[in-house]
Amino acid sequence: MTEKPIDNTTRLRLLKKAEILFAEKGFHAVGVREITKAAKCNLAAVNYHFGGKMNLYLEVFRSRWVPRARRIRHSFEEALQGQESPFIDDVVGALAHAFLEGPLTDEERRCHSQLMYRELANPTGALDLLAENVMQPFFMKLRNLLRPHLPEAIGDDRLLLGIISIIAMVIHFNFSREAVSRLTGRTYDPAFKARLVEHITEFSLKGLGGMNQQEQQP
Amino acid sequence: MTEKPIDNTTRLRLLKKAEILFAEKGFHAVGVREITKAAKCNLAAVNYHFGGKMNLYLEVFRSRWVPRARRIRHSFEEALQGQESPFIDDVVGALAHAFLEGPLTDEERRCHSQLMYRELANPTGALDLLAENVMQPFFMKLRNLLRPHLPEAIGDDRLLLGIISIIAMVIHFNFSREAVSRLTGRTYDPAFKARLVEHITEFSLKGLGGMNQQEQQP
DNA sequence: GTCTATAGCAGGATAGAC
DNA sequence: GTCTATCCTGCTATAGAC
Repeated sequence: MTEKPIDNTTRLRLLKKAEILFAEKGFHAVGVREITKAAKCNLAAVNYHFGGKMNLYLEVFRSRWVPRARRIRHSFEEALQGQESPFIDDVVGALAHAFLEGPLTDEERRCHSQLMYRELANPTGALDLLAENVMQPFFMKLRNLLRPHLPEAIGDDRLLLGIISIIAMVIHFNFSREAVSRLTGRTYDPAFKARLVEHITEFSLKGLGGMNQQEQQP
Repeated sequence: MTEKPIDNTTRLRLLKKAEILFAEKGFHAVGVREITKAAKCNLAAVNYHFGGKMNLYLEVFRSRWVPRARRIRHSFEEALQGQESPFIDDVVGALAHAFLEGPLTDEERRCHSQLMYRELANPTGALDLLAENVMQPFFMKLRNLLRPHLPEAIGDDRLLLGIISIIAMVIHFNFSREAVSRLTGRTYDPAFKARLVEHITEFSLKGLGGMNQQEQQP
């Protein structure tokens, strides 16, 4: 599966270019010829290094997507560092920031959410990997962070729907950039992204509980 | 473009089956052979009736997707019938209902949102059609309905982001059913869909303004 | 490890009989 | 309008030289 960590060689170039192309066009719309040409290597390299196009695709998720998801999660957790039981708005703000501004370059971010959404749309086996190792734990983490600050009247199921809704917004604003730009007339420059983070934070905060966080401290 | 309205023939069968397959697998992942086989007609029929696979795809949007979008919109507007200036919660409730329960069968609904989201992800030319003729007008309609009930402090841009967020939720809960089921442990039965409508309505209502609509009537 | 060359097959499109 | 047969181009995968 994973070879030596130090190789800036064909294998790595292939993974890099393949990821971009898969994200842009989807698995079926990209050909091996296209990938190898972009990676400036030979057609046969995909089969030599990965044993086929599908395995290359899966390896993109394993060796590039998952680590990037970890970086996002770390960014999220660092923003809350030191606070054992952060306020709701801190949690939601950190979440929106991590996904929309966060540690990734804009290109990486786009790539990341496109790949994920394509996989959600068209599960090919990589979804199991993502759901179990990345999404599920993250959702549980969020639930545990938010739970103590919400009224008990809000059941766990309701909270979970709230969290899914927040993620839905984050994904949508990242993924459907073209449509969002078309509707708002704005491009994804830093100012607009900051605006989006602000919006998502505010909207979700109100949506979740509708009350000010300070009022609920015991 | 559009032929006689009465033909339950090859042409119509092709459109029906093609839509389902395109929705399930995406444009590139479906072959013409697969479509014609499903429609129980000959391979050459696609080229004869539509002049190619891509034109068939576009015609699916023109003759099936757009009319269905109209039905959703009518369902939304009927739910508000008679009220010249409905309350926010009525608007949001009608919206969530129209998309998640609404006039479509569950199969149609799935098909509909899958097609849309695939097109958002991978614009092929059909997006222009959708954005200009369906989405843009609908968003404007929503904005006009919601505006009079919100404080003036909420600018048009903020309102627009709110509307996009609501749509994002609706789409997500329709589109990523597999992931949602996995996380919540629930299937999309009528009870769960009703629960989702309730959730989206509540979450959006709070998210939009955070205040009870009755308080803002002049 | 990387290349060239090619096998083997599936894709969309088309010509022409009926 | 619908069929069969076929073209041609694209694909993935592999064999074997270097």
